[in-house]
Amino acid sequence: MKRLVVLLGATCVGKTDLSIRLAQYMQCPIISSDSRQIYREMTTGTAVPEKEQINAVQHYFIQSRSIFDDYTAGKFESDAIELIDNLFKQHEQLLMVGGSGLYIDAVCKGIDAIPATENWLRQSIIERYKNEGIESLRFELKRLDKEIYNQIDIKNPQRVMRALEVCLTSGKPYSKLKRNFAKTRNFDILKIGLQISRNELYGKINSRIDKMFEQGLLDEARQLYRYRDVNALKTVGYKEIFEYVDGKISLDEAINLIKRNTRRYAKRQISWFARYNDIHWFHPDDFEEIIKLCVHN
RNA sequence: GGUACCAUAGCUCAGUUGGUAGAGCAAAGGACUGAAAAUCCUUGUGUCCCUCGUUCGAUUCGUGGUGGUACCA
Repeated sequence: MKRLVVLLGATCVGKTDLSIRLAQYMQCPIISSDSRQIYREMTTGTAVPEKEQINAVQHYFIQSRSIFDDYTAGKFESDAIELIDNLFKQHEQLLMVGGSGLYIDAVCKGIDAIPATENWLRQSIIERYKNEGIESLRFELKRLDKEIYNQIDIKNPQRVMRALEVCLTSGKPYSKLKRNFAKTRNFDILKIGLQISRNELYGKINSRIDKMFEQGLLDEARQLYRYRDVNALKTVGYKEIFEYVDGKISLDEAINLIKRNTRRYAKRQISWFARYNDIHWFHPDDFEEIIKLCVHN
C-alpha cells in the first residue's frame, strides 16, 4: 500500500527545513497543508519556503491560489486527494507538510459532503448577524434543525451562521449532512509531529516575526491593505498591520500583537494536535530517528 | 534637605465606612467538518512594601522606615 507521510506541528517549530531534507531523502514531492501559504499574494507573512527550497523539491499548493478565490477546507480535500491519487502513480510515498489542522483532517479522514453554499447567502446571514444579533440566528436554527442546535457551540457566531447557511442552502437539516464520518483512504497515513519546549518555540516565534519585518512585511501588508476584507487576509501578521495603517495602534504595538497572536495560534495548534492519538512525536533535530520511520517497508 | 502624593495578582489599577480582596490586559487550559493563521469557551491566594502602635481583629487608622513620583529649595 502506498503511504502518505504527514509532517505536522506548531508554527515555527521547524517543519519546512526538515521537510526539504526528508523529501530529498524520500525522493518525493511535498504537498503543503497550510491554509495561508496557499495564497500567492502573501509571501513574507506566511513564511513560505525559500526560493532555494522550492527549487530543491517539487512543491504543490504553495502560492497556488488567490486570496480572491474563497478557498475552503472542502476544496482542499478534493484538490489534495485528486493530486495524491495522481502522484501515487509515480511514488511509493508522499510527504504532506503543514500546520492547518482542519486541512490535515480533510485529507486524512475527509469532510462530509455538503452542498456548496452561495456567497450571497452567507453575506446576507452576516448582515443579519450584524443587524439583529446572534439570538435571531439561533432562534431560526433551533427551528430548522434542533439536533445541530444542541450539538454545536451556540456561543460561537461562526458556527451558528455556518449551520444556518447549510440548512438554508440544502433545504435539509445540517445534522443530516454532518455525520463526522471518517473516510477510509486507499493509502496508509503516517503522522510525524515536531515538538520543542514552549520557551524555545516562543523564542523562535519572536525572532521570526522580527525577521519578517526586516524582509519587508510592512510593505507587503500595505500593498494588500485595500483588500483587507477578504477572508484570507484575516491573518496574523497582516490584520495587525492594517490596524497600524488605520492609525489605531503604533508600529511597536503592531509588532508585539503579531508576536502575541502567533503565540496564541501556536497554542491552538498544539491543542488541536493533542487530540490525535496516532502521531509519532520528535524533536526537529532527530532527523535520523525520523528517517528510520520513513523507510518504507 | 523640605512638602505633598503613591506603594494591592506578571503589568495597569480599583476596593475594603477596620472582619485578609477584584477588574482590564498578559498568561494558562480547552473546543472546533467548507472563514480554521478564523471563531468561540473556561481559569484570578496575592507576605494588599517593612516596622511598631491602637484594636477582639489592620491590607484599611496612627508613628517610624524603605522605595518611587511631583513640586519647592
